[in-house]
Amino acid sequence: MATTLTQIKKDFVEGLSQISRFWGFPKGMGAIFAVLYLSPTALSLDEIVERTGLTKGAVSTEVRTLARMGLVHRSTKLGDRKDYYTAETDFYAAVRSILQERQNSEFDRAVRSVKETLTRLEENWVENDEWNFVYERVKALQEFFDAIDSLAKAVIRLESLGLSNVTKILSVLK
Amino acid sequence: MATTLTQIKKDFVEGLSQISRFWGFPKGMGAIFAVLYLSPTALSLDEIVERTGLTKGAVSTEVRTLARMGLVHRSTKLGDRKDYYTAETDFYAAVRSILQERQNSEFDRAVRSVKETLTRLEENWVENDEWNFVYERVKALQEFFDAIDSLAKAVIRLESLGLSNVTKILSVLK
DNA sequence: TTGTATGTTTAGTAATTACTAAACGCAGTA
DNA sequence: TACTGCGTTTAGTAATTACTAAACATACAA
Repeated sequence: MATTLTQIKKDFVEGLSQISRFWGFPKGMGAIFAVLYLSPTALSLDEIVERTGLTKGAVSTEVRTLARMGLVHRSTKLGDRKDYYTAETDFYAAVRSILQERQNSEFDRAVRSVKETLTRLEENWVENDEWNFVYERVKALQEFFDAIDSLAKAVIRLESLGLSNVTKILSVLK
Repeated sequence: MATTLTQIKKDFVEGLSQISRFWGFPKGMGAIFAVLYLSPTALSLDEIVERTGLTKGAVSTEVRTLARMGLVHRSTKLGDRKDYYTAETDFYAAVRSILQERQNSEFDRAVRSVKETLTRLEENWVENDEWNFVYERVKALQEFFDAIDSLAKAVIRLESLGLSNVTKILSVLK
């Protein structure tokens, strides 16, 4: 049996679902993105429902978080009450957008908690080996997070994290 | 009530548990790493059990995956049948190690699936707009993954992804 | 106003994942 | 040989997360 384009597309959607899960996102999200990514036209919520097999509720919420991450875009057509969605095709832009998203919310909060440990340590200073040890370790971790943070911020600032920039990085790392 | 060092340490463990979850790892893993990270001496499995409140089984398996990731190291003392664990303190080394870990297993498999879609498309070539469209899109995604892949590989190759390298990257991105 | 086409929220279920408790295996010791 | 001290595995449970089905809200149309 010849492999049809429809079949190939279905497998691709399946593949992206896996990748999605790997990055810690629900697999439905990957499926939604894949369906949009392979569609030459913008799709309505119900069309996404139809093509993914998910329910309207699920698609509604997940497409929203995809939009927040900058991986899909919502648009409307005049004289049509439906919302339409398209996939972002500039992945470098998407990466920046995701980093930005993470920058706020959870990640920052977590990183701040380390920084806070550090200041609490300073406020409760005692002259003994254990204190010194703990302090040095926490400080080292905090500095590491700071480095990550600067990197992320630098990437976010780039107008275009294109292939050229990636090659630049690669050459520097040689 | 004065904040005791013990309390601060406890909160730190809590914080790393959160961070662990954020990166998609079980929170117990973060706790185990944190406990080891704050200990000046290597800890036995039972000591970890005691300090994290997890059970032996959980610690046994999670400490193993931590070791596979290069975030902790297992050692033994002569004339002592226990295993002892210490935290890796060179986080850049740990990043490399984690990347390497991911390189194999899941991630690579997922990325390969995109590449496979591409070759299947080529094998089932048809001259029409839909085919062309799908092909271009899949190809673009595959190229993006390749870029990520080269980056990861470059990082892995570095003998030391120290602060100096991070600053180098930052300067290039300016 | 009521009806219809849309997206959202909610309450509950299914599936997955993290963890526990306890059995097990194995190496060394008596 | 049996016993002890350790790590591992396993079978089951708790907690979390992804998802469904259906009620709901809103805007527009008749």
